[in-house]
Amino acid sequence: MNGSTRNLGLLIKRQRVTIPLTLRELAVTSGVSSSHLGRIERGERFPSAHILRRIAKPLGFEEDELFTLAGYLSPQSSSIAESHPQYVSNGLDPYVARVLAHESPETQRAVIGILTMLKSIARSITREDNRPNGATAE
Amino acid sequence: MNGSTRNLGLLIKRQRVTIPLTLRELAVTSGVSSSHLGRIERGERFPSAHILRRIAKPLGFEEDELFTLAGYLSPQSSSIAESHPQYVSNGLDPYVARVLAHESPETQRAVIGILTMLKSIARSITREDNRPNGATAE
DNA sequence: ATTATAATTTGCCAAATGGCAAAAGTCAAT
DNA sequence: ATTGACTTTTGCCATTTGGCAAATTATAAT
Repeated sequence: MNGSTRNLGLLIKRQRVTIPLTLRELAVTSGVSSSHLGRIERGERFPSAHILRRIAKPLGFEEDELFTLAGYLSPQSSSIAESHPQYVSNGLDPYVARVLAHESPETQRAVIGILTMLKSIARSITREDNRPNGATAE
Repeated sequence: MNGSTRNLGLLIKRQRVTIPLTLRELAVTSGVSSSHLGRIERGERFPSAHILRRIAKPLGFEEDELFTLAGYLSPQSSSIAESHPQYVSNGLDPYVARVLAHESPETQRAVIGILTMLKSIARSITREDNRPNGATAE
């Protein structure tokens, strides 16, 4: 056969991260359209709670972890708050440590890639949340 | 002064629940417009994650509890999963028990009211989530 | 270099969210 | 009954989300 065989370390340019999952594959396992995933990836769209929930497991995250990373939950609300302390000592991020600890090597790399992506999304969302106050409250 | 004095047990008709908070008051403390809160209340709108986060504290909920009640997180993901067992024995809902235990009487009544409301919202959301599959996945 | 196949991006659009302002109830005092 | 101060509802609309289908771009085998 010709054509690209499969799964050769996809490069998500905007995030400068190499991950072993294609958008299509994530689309299939999560049920979210690949086009939308692509736009989320490069910050053109912000995933709603429903979408976030769909992609959590396929990405190797606990739901609340992903919600926290995306800025929808504050850290002390999620299981991230009480992550294993033995990993913290060597400067490794607790989120990453916890997730990596019980995931396959491929998933581990995928997680790191997506992690970077989500943090940038989280920043925009949080920024947006802490605006002076665009709210009504009359 | 004349006019309605204030806060006399507002009745949220569609949910058949009496609560001591007006939409306006919740609007002020949460920063969400009262019109939108009203529509959420009677199921015409579904609160996004941002909105849910804003109203959690004013309602006496932990963020992840409210997310779970709204169907955005599955139960085992949130702190609801490990709620105090001593309250469970007498048939009292653990969610309610946990929240009521450390809130003022007024808030306690408010919480019960909103709890009912959110459960119905949660049902619609979950139903929508478990559809055969409206997803892409090509 | 060409080509076949798989991956991402873009254009377009339907549906939903959420705010503001005006309208429509409520209730208590006159 | 009318007024006055409140609360909720409605109409309208700007913005966002997210899917589909058609480009476009990348990769690997020829």
